Amino acid sequence: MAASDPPLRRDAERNRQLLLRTAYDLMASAGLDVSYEDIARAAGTGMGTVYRRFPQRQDLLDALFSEHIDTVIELAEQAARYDDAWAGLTWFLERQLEIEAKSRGLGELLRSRNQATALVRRAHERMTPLVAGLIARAVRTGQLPAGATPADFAAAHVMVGGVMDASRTSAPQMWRRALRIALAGLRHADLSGDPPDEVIIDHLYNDPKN
Amino acid sequence: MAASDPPLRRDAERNRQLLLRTAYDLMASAGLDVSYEDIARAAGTGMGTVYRRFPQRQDLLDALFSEHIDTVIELAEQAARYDDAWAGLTWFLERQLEIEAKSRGLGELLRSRNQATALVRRAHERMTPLVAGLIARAVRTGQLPAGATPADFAAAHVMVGGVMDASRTSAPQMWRRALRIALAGLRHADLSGDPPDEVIIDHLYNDPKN
DNA sequence: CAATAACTGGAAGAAAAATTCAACTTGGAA
DNA sequence: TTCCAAGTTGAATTTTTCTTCCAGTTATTG
Repeated sequence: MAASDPPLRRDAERNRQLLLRTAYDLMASAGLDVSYEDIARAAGTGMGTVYRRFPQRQDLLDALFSEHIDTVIELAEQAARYDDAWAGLTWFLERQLEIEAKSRGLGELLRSRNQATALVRRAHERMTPLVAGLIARAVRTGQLPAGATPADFAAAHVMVGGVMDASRTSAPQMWRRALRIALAGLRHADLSGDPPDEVIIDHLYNDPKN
Repeated sequence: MAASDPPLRRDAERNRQLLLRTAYDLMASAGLDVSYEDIARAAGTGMGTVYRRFPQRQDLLDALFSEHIDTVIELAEQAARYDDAWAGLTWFLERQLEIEAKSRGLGELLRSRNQATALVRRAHERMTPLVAGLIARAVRTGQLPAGATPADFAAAHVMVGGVMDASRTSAPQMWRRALRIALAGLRHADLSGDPPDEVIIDHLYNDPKN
């Protein structure tokens, strides 16, 4: 981010990488709410080291997930170039969910209510217009029913993600079934009434919790 | 539950009712994780009173929600008597979600991963065969695709509930749209492959979290 | 091989929630 | 009316998690 900072001492940089790898692995299986103490213990360092390098949890999350989030943005851009709009939408949602399946932490970040990061918000700003374009095209070609909105697509994402979180350990493939249900639902539901506000997408991904 | 216990003193019974009402209201808007201190403060009692009456949080949850859960079981029984199996299923799911919409706490209890209570487990045991019967009938009449299982219905419940939790404050009607998507999805998705295990229903509702 | 600035570990402090308890109050039986 | 078992209170204690801090270590520079 800030190329201006002086480079880290070699041992410090080594520790930083070690901490990032350790934290990523822990969060991949246990979610974002891993304590700094757990990270330090798993990496074999002191807690002070974690705090020195990542004073705010946000700093850690940014360092951990920014490249993964860029990957998802690229997926959206790639999807937007599909000739077949519906194929682009399904491809994008499935790819994104596959990534989330590999890392519970990333899934929580991309979907879950509490951890509103600038990172994720920016990603949504980038992706929403692309998705909106695909949806508009799909509606025009009759692949999606009239009235379908980006919020419905976001809802589908949240829906499948919820099943994924709930069945991660016991039925790690169940989310694919839920995805089939959600996609078929988007195509066949009556979505003509009371279109949800654009703003709702942000809220779906990031309800202020209470 | 235990009719053997001596009845409470009048003032104690009054406090008990007050605490239950207060706790229910707090949990309806803030979810199950309300602290005993908050409950005591809102009810105007000391914390000790809450602990004396409900030594385990489970005791409180049982007292608060058992009748509501019985209501949901009755819904399932009523749905099972529908001639039109699909109509029964949609009616049941919508009623259940409407109840959850009124109380975030009850929704978390009926769906969420952590609070596995005997209460809820028993309810699922009662309801699953009824839902299974409806689904089998609906498949027979072609209202649902071959391969549809109770786990798919449970997944639909979890999916819509997830949207409800995420949009409760910002878009309190969004879950109805998600419900339309989920229901249309159940009817139109290809559910023929890899049928999920029966057991998965329990896990969907109650993943051991990690 | 100093000198020193950066780095490290983990104990100590702070904050928030859960739980206990001893002194005090009160309903209701006798 | 008296008495005491039941009930109440809220401060104190325990538990858990987060955060700070400093005495001691190590890489790097001249």
